[in-house]
Amino acid sequence: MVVTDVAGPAAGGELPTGKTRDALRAAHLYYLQDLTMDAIAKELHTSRSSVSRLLSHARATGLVEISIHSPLDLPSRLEQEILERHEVSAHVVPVPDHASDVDRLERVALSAARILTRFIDSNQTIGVAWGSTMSAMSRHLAPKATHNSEIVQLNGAGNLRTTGILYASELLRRFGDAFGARVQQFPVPAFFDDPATKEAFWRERSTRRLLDLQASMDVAIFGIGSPFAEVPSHVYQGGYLERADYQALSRDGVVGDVATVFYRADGSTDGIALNSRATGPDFTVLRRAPRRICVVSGQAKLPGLTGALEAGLITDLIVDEGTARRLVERSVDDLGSDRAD
Amino acid sequence: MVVTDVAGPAAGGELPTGKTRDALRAAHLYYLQDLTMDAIAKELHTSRSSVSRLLSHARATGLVEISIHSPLDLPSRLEQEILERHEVSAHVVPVPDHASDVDRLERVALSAARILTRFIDSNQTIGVAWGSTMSAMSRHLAPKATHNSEIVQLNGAGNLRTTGILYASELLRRFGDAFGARVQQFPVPAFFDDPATKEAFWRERSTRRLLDLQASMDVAIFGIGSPFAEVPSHVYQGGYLERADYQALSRDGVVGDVATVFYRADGSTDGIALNSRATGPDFTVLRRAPRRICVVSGQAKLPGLTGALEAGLITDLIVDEGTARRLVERSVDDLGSDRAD
DNA sequence: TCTCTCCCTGCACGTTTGTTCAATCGGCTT
DNA sequence: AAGCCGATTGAACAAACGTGCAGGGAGAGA
Repeated sequence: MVVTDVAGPAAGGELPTGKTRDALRAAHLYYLQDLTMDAIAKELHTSRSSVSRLLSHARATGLVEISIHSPLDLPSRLEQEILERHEVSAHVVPVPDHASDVDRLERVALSAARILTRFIDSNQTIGVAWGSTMSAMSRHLAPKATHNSEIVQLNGAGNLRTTGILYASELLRRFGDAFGARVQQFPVPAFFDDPATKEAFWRERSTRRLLDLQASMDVAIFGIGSPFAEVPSHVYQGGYLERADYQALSRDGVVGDVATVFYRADGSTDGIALNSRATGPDFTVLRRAPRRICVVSGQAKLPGLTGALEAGLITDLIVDEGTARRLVERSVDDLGSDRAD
Repeated sequence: MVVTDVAGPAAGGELPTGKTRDALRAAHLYYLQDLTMDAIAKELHTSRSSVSRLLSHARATGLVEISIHSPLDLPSRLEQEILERHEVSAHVVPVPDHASDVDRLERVALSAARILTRFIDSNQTIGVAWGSTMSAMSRHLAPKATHNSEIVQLNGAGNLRTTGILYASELLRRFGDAFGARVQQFPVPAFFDDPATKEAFWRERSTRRLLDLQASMDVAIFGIGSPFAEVPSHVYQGGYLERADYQALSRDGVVGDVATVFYRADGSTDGIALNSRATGPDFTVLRRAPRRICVVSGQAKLPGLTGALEAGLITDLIVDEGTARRLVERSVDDLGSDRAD
């Protein structure tokens, strides 16, 4: 790949004739002045096709940002109710009820990736978990230029079969690329075999450095793991957990996990043995991040989602319409017994 | 015109089936999920044409906002230089050099209207001048919902032939409509005949109320008047000034006006007689507004623009490319003698 | 109840836009 | 200097889109 942009062949040259410059100008003419691509082609002395490509480039690289604001007086009733009941700012993604789970995930991830843009800024530490939701999201991120931001892996991804590095690092790299941020990997297994090993490891200075970063996150982004759903999450298929682990989780009444840390329906984590071997951040650490974005798709994750809400892990929720609807209906049923169980 | 939206026929009904809701959903599916209009039509159980119209509606009413960010590392060199030389944040509007003045004005106004959106917010007092530039702009404003904002007319518009009310009020109304803001008119002539009348009027309580509003503006928006350009500004054609006035302006070395307050090339206003009869805000008042947006198109306004810059009237400049280029070239010539004259 | 009017709908057409393909350009190697 | 390779271009085609138009439905007024 040859550098043909940013400063052009000769930095400091007279005519900074970069592709990005043209794209910027085309975007201005197209989106701000409503010219047709044909007209723009003439102004730029090129063909209409090239203008079409320039505009694609402009959108793909985040030069153009398209955002949607619901008028403040009518946020979708679902979002309104979720806000009232859970004190969480919700973004409901419209998806037809009959969509397949795969479609649904894909579309929520696409929307989430676009929405995410507005939360990302310069000089931020951004914690990122992994899993099928995050992976889908990473493939659709709308780039946004930032300075001095940092992507931090929230939990290890190694398992019995692979180091998980390829998978997780690819995912993180996409986040890093999209926002021009440095990437801090966390090269540990998802679960240690022995809690003692984890503790030892946690005392290592290189590990501490990463944990410190996690503790000072500005934004955390994660999905919800649902170990007992009919379609188990990625984490539960890849050889991360053994049969005995499942039984233990079941006994403990676990309904889900965030970054491989497990919790019950009431949001509690105490006494869940597996957590002492998990590598994700303790919820007290996670909750330090002022913004905690959770992306959820599919009703199978509903129990996990409500648990995470109970645990106060979420400040911003991106969720598909069907699941949001169930969430609200369910909350209605619970009214009064809300804090009782 | 019948109200068919916002709350629907029966406020509090079960299915808030408003046009805006559909538009919002369509916009989400189109811009956030990249569905084709055809696909959206199916999801919404309507025809593709209707979706096209819904999306138009969404854009026209500001539900969808499209903005363009130049990557921070390469702002157009022009904008960069203007920032350095004048401490003004510039937005250069690309316009081909061979465009007619009418085209140029129209295109700058269109871009300016779109760019303006990001400066407007709730709970603001927004001062608006008038003139051909502002008028063109008013016809293209991208709506944005705000609460409790207020549009304040900066200067009177009456003249010897009309009260100017139709013209100016239409202009202000468009601003008010676009941002859902109250409109405060200023029903006085552009220039009083007698300074004493103005002073008397200025003591009226109803006038004071308006002047107080002006003094607490958050944003001011104005063009530049250029009395001696070959194509004089609106103000100078409509019977506002008499021959003797022109001669006086010429004698005083006036290069332009902002909201009918005149100034010289160095930005000074002292001793310009006409100002004592003018109804626009004194520059000391104007400069109190933290954001002062100036929209300029056409090189004829260059002297006026440099004067306004000298006077420190501008914090944000929206200007066509050709004029921006001249501005920078001119500043280069002046280097060293910058503060000397 | 009927009618008038206005707005909304879907169709059909013309325009605008995205994408494929072959040709060309420019840099780098041999 | 010739040749290779990947990136970029414009033409042609196909898909997606905007809009004028006629038909239909809901509400206001007679």
